Amino acid sequence: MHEINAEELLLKKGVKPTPQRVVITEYLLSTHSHPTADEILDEVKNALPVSLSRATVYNTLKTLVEAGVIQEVVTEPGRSRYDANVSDHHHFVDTKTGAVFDIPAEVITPVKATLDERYKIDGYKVVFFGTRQD
Amino acid sequence: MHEINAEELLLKKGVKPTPQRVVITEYLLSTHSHPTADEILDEVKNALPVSLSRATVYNTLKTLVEAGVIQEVVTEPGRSRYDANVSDHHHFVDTKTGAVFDIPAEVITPVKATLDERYKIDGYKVVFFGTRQD
DNA sequence: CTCTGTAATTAGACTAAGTCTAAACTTGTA
DNA sequence: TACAAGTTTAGACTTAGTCTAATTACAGAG
Ligand SMILES: [Mn+2]
Ligand SMILES: [Mn+2]
Ligand SMILES: [Zn+2]
Ligand SMILES: [Zn+2]
Repeated sequence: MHEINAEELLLKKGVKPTPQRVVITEYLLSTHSHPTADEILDEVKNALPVSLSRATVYNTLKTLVEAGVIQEVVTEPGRSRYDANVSDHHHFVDTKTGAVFDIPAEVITPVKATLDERYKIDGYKVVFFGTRQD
Repeated sequence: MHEINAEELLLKKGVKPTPQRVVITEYLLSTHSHPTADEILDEVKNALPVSLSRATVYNTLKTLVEAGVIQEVVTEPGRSRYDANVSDHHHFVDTKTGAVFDIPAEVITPVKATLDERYKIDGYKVVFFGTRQD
């Protein structure tokens, strides 16, 4: 097993690996918490030597989403969350704590919709709601 | 077939049918467009004799959601949509136009997830993305 | 090695969605 | 008619996100 390297990943996806982009990507690769932009800003700014502005966090998240390095996840009104897991998967929201967990596509039954021919489905997202122990 | 009456519906759900609540409910019952709070405000304020403030729109939407008269629908970052269809259903987002369509629960295969026993699923929502003709 | 153009970062102004507050209005009941 | 409780209101406020204009970083050319 080899570590995922943020810088290599950015290069592979055609994104110039600036220090700010690298630390944001490293942070997202290191967590499964689906953090918001504000959480990313707090975490990366306080923990790392590089300077980081709010505008750069938003610019970087947009750049990373467009390059396919991360994905935006919307589970609740008001703010987006970000996820370095770009494999085909869905989400589980613990309605007590707000925590968001990954649900691999393989562990759910594929969703088939019988819609009239006007609809052309490109994809779908499933969000589960419930509670999780621990 | 008998018309759905907003005032009766509110009474049945235990919500005092004030003029503002009635017109907002009538508007939501009359459309399938899944409008945002701002769209509701514009539409109801311009088309109806009753006065209506922004705070009342938000207050009323919260009241109606809590009473089960309507549901909040989150399909995109940034704003919520509201839906007088409270039957068990899912949504289809036309990624070209942004329009949101209802998908009855019966026309999709039920989603079964095989998760470890820590997860207790209370429900799920499916959002389809694609395009729709017309 | 320096020059120079382009891309990236920045602070902070700005916007848009939503919340809150305190005062005024409405309504059901006594 | 008087009151209390509930509702509506304008507008201040908050928060997430965008935009702008200035600065900084840096790769390639000379
Ligand atoms: Mn913060
Ligand atoms: Mn408007
Ligand atoms: Zn995820
Ligand atoms: Zn709907």
